[in-house]
Amino acid sequence: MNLPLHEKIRSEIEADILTGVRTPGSRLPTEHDLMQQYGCSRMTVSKALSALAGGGLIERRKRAGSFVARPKAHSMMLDIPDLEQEIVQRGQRYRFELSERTIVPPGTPQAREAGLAEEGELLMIAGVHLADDVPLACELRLVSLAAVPEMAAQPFDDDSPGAWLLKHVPWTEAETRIASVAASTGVAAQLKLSVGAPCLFVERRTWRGSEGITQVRQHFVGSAYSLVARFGPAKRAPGS
Amino acid sequence: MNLPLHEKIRSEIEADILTGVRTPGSRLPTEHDLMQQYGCSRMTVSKALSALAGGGLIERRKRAGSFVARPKAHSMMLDIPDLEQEIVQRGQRYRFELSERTIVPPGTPQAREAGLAEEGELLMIAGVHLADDVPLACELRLVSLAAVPEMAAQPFDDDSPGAWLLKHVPWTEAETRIASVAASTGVAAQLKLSVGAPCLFVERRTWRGSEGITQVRQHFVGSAYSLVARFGPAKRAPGS
DNA sequence: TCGTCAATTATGTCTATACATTATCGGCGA
DNA sequence: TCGCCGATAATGTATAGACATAATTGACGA
Repeated sequence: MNLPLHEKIRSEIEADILTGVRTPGSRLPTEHDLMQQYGCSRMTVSKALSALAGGGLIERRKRAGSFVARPKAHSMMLDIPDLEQEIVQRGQRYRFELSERTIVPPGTPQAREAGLAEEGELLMIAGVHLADDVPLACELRLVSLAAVPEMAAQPFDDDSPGAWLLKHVPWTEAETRIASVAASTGVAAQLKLSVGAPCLFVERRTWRGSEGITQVRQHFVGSAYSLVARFGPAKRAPGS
Repeated sequence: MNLPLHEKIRSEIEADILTGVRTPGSRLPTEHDLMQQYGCSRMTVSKALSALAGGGLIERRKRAGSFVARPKAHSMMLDIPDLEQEIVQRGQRYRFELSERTIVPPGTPQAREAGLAEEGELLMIAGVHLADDVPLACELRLVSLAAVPEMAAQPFDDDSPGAWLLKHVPWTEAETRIASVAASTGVAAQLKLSVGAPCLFVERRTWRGSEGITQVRQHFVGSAYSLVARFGPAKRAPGS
């Protein structure tokens, strides 16, 4: 491994922390010490320490020094894949079946609840995602036409509105709620399940700045779908 | 806002990307151009671009230049709350009720399935998390005693093993799978639900380096619990 | 026409230096 | 004893220059 020096310094200190050689709260050598230890300039050491600080492994305080961070309240990265991609990757055929497409006038309770634009019209789209013609998930989506006027012209007979939005509309904030619910009669009918069957329920809202773009509620067939979240060195095969 | 220059450059370019001024795949100005544009040295520009690359927003290629990255799958930050904290924060009383505590010898199918140490013994802990004495979730946990020998001495009559592990054992990698399942007879009994009721199922494994530490399977009462994932500067009050 | 190779160009790493910023420490005075 | 305050020691930011590295481009030759 021919790592650049700052990477080498970073990884050595990281290893010390992860293996417990350096314990949370303890102080690291100063940049000046490390610079002598590795025989390099302060900038190089600083780069290594900054990277560690960026990763949350250490905390740097002026005048005081650098300290191993205490284990934080942790969060993980949740991949939100495009359903079409995911299904195709499984070797199945993807299809989106549009079941409803309406314009919702502003001011209705439905529009208000979605937390989207108070003023403009909303486009409501309902449909089912099918893998080899078997329902995998159904969704009910509201899109602010004020934020995405082009949306009104899209047909979505076959293409999913989620994929289209992902490609064409940039967003800056999103929030996803994940729960487990029993299939209602409506959902059960769409997913060809029995009423009361467990469904993974995902509700997502996205914004650009403070402007709401879309809200979507999806019910996944519980037995056929799961989400995965990760923390740490991404996409590493277990055991390498 | 008195940001340092490299932060200012970073955030301006970031804004351009998020608002769609710079579209995925398009090329950014070269470091040399930006250096003239901002009237600073190349190191400063480079630092800003490196930060963006680290965040996955742009991709840098030697000789070719820097490009706005195409997002393959959106990832969001999933908060993994400590159940005790969460329940107390709701204004309820937290209790962990231990229902089983066994040493699992190495080599059993159970141990193998968990993907933990092949060699050492495992500690198996089962119990229920209660909020005001109402079951919220049940869990079945396996801990590698080779990785965490101190665990054997802990009682866990009242304290949850998850909270203890979080505080005392550092980890470097974790994977969480989230699904919706129907309550089995065993789970239903523990959670005081009817068989078949929807449960949010969470399975998490953690490692330190390549050494497996623990695996836990939790079933949450579907009607009482949900997870939230976020992207962006949010922390938005629902309805603001 | 097509493949090869070298020149070019943009990023990657590193140094030595300078000055800014800020929390801590220790001393001085009330 | 206590509080204020300046000296100090650490990190934070930035510069200008040097050389390394790698991929694209284009020119040259078969």
